[in-house]
Amino acid sequence: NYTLGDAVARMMRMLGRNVLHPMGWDAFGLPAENAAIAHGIDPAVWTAENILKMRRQIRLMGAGYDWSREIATCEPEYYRWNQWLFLQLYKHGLAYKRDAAVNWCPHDKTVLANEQVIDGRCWRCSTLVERRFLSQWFLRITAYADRLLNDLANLTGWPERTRTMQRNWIGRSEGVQFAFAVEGLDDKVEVFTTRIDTLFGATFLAVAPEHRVVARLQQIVSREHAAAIESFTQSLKSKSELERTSLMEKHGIFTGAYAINPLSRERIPLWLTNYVLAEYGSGAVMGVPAHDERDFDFAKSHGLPIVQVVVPSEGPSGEPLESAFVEDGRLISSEDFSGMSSARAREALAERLAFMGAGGKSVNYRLRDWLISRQRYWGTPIPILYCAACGEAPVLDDQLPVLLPVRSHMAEFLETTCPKCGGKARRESDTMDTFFESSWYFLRYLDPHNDAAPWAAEHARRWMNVDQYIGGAEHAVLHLLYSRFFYKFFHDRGWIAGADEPFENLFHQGLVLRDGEKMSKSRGNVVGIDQTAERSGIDAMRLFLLYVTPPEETSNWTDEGISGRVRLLNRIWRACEPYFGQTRSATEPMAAAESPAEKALVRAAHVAAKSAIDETVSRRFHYNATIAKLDELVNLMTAASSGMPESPATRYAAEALPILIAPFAPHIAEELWERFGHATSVHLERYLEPDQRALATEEITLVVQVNGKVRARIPAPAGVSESEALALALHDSNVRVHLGGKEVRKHIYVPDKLLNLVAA
RNA sequence: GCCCAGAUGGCGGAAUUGGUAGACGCGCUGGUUUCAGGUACCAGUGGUGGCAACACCGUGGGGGUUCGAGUCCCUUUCUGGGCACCA
Repeated sequence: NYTLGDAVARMMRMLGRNVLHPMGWDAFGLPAENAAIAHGIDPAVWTAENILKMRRQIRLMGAGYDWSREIATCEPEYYRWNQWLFLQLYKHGLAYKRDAAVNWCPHDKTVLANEQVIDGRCWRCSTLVERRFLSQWFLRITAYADRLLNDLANLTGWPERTRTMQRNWIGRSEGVQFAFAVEGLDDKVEVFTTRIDTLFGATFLAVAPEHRVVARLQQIVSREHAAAIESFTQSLKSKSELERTSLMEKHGIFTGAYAINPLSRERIPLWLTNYVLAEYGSGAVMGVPAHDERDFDFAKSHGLPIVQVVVPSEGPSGEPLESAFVEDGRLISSEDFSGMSSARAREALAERLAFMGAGGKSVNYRLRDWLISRQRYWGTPIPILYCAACGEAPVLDDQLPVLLPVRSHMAEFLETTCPKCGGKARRESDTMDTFFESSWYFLRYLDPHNDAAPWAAEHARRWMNVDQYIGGAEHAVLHLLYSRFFYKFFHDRGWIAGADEPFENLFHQGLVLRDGEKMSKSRGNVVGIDQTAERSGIDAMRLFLLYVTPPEETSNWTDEGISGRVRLLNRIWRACEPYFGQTRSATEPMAAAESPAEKALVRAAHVAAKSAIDETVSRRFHYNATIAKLDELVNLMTAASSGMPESPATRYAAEALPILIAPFAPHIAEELWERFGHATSVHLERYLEPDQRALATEEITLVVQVNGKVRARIPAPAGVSESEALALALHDSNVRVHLGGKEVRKHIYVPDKLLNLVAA
């Protein structure tokens, strides 16, 4: 995973840029905790051991990280600032605790993030997830919904699909919020709709079983209806949102109560259903079967009336609907709004409702506040305490960090005193979602040892934002959204200057598979770093990973593939060997080459250099193409060693090789460089600058087409004129055969490339 | 169902703005070196026909634009990824 990033960092540095390339450990979390439990070890010990192992292997891979900036999120030096940032969010009203319906795994006994629920089941133990009402900590990411959405337009360095995924995730929709009165109750039910133009087609009102009106209905309906409401609510109580919606048919019950349409004054039945989400909008919808597919399905299966109030602007109407007509059109049966277009009716109805004081325009998001508390041990303690007298209180800044206790001392940990009254208080026992730590770690790299602040503003001013971010696409709406939220908050505090987006350019890497499957211990198809280092060498591995596939594609590890790169490295070594110990000052490329073969050799070196640079500055990173150019160069050098005597050209090409390969195969590059007799590191050199004269060719192949088909390839001097090219073509025997004596009506000439003769 | 990305030899993949399709590598075939194997090196390797020169076909299928299409347009099939009752 880190090979591409390292190649990019090394290329950038050899192009003269000042590169900060750090590494750290996102070390808290459920998987580490469970693995530690399974091994009967303290998670802190388990994690420390694994960091040691992984650090050794990553160093073995030759990644050029600045290890002086290494961080681990499970260390107090880091999570202290995690707690401090939580308190900053708390003080600005962006962290709050509330009762909410959450995903609960009854087996693991913790809440789960939405992303940890797969098809309604716990991602680890496959237990069916339940819905529970618990008091949990949330971050108010929805306060930034509009900015998170609008600023996506400026993220031109991000893949379009990632921006689209974030747009869909945030899911802004504009509509109207208004209320239905409930007959016999001094209470109203608010609904949100994007299709207020269909208001007169509402034939029922549907609410989620959790809606607060449900309890009050029990007082006004018959005993039978009250019992039905109770049993329906009970049957759905523990069912997760996903279970209710995706895994169940639409169903519902009539409550026995009626709601009043605020405009038509029509009386419509109030239903409880499983398909209305408690957590979106107001937890209630107006049911318009004629113009909404879901309402149509529900009305059909429950015998509710279907009233069409929008008809296509042109074409026939009046036919009974076979499915919901969801497009815009022209209103009918809608009192004085009849005849209006949907668009105009939406404006007019919003105004009318606002005038009546019954509602108005509103915006809703599918984005929900981020649930960050976890009933888990291995995480950052949430720095809050609860006093019987004073209530909820933040831990004072000078009391940070709240250290994670060893597990046997949990009881002592929880007991504390209130900072206000000095009385007994209890600590919050939940820890934070690990996505909290990972939402700002890139800033800590700038100033990893600062014990007065998470980072000093001057460092952020100097380095931010992240110029190139490389990671998997699986974080499109998680880490990459959370980080944007945090960064905007920091920016608003004045802790960061410049852009309020953390990642300027984003690149998603493809997976590396083996035998068509993801490498994993359980599948037993993992390729060991140590074993690979031993057998093939790290440089061959790095070259292979960059070479198999363009970096954004899924690639397949093969043992044959890596041996091809071992062969390349051996050939590079042999091509350089004759010149060991003969350092000279840099040679001017054109002076080195005389014969066409020598010029081709020098040219190949510059073609490779141009490819490496182009792939880097364009941020396409298709180094597979660059390495193919290196193959071509080495092929020429191998041919030269048998046919061409040692010459300034072969020497020039050999001496260019360590620099050309340095970002991709750093170890052998350094070794060759030293053997040439250099006293300093090749990694401190500038990359080979492509020379226009070295790239130019003196002879070209003129492709001659007759009526668009290639009929001859004629060698010609570069810059051959159109008339000369025409003369050459007309002298070619195969061209004459295909012209068959016919007149050349016209011709198309592409200089130094192609001549197409069009014959009658 | 909706949205996005893709489809090129036996395999992974190349191919500025439409201008030599298959670079480079893997694999395979033959050869040189070797007692032998391996390594290394040389030659060949999209299909069909031909001794060859060369011809025809060929970038998932069908249609179109163009002197010329892997590349642009329409349509269709398949594959991968994402979202799936958000009112």
